[in-house]
Amino acid sequence: MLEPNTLGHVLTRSARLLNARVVAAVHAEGFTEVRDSWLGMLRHLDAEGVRSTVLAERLEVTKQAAGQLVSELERKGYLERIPDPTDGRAKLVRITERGLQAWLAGLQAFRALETELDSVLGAHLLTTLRDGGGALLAHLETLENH
Amino acid sequence: MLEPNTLGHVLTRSARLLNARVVAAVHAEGFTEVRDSWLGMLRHLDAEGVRSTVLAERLEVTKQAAGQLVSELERKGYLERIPDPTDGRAKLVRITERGLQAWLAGLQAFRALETELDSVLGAHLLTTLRDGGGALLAHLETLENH
DNA sequence: CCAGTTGGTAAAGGCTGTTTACTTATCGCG
DNA sequence: CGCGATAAGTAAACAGCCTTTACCAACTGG
Repeated sequence: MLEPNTLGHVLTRSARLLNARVVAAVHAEGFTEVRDSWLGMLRHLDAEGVRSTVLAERLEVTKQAAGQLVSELERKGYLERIPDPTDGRAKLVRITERGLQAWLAGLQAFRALETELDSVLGAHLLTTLRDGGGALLAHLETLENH
Repeated sequence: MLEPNTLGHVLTRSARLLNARVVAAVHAEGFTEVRDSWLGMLRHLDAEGVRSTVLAERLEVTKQAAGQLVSELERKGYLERIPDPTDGRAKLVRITERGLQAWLAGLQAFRALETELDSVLGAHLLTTLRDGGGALLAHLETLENH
């Protein structure tokens, strides 16, 4: 009815398919437990380790939510928690070797998808979407902060 | 770490903010029960009524999920179910007057946001995003069907 | 030193969806 | 016509991911 919020729909749906495709590729590499939500988490890790509170901020969820996700990934062997030498309360979340392999598989799958899309849709389209989407996002975020 | 699937991130996040903004505006108009997920449902209604199975297909969820959402919207008075005269098993889902008002409020809010974004980011950007995203989506969907 | 802040965990529950398992009505066809 | 296959819908359980509320333990600044 009454042509609708198509922009939101298009964005939501293509993002979902994009992620689903990457995850499927990672599954095919043998990491069958990986789920969509992990991508968001792994994006924010680094080699030195990150506190889960920082992850929570970056993901914009509560620290409990971040902690739950980290615990699950830890159980599955993709992450590990080590004590933070500079603060007795804190722990640093680090990616394991297995986690790194899965991440690399996903990265590779994304690159491949990217090249394929570029060749089919034109090399400029993905760049345009990324940059345009970035600009849109930036403005929407300033709106959020009143 | 290792620059990541930023495209997926940008798309997901801007879509979320976009919808959140529309929903907030609808709340401000007095329809405080409206939630994000309703937008997806309302987009697929028409005046004659639609079967919930059809809604499920369009939303790409199970018929149970569609049925649950319809039931909730029915309880809140935004939708109604009437028997389908052409099939004794089926019911037609129709929007009520109240539902229509809420929808129009959302539509208006979206139009306003659109004009604002156009004036800030340039009139071409939203069009580019919608069209480019549409092209991307179309291709991703052909990939899904092997 | 101690009041306040910060890092983190625990438990319960909300929201949106899925899976599994039906019931009932319609349709195609021998 | 009758009957098996299919389609519309409901019901119940539970998964995934997040939140709120409530804590504890360690750090920090005055």
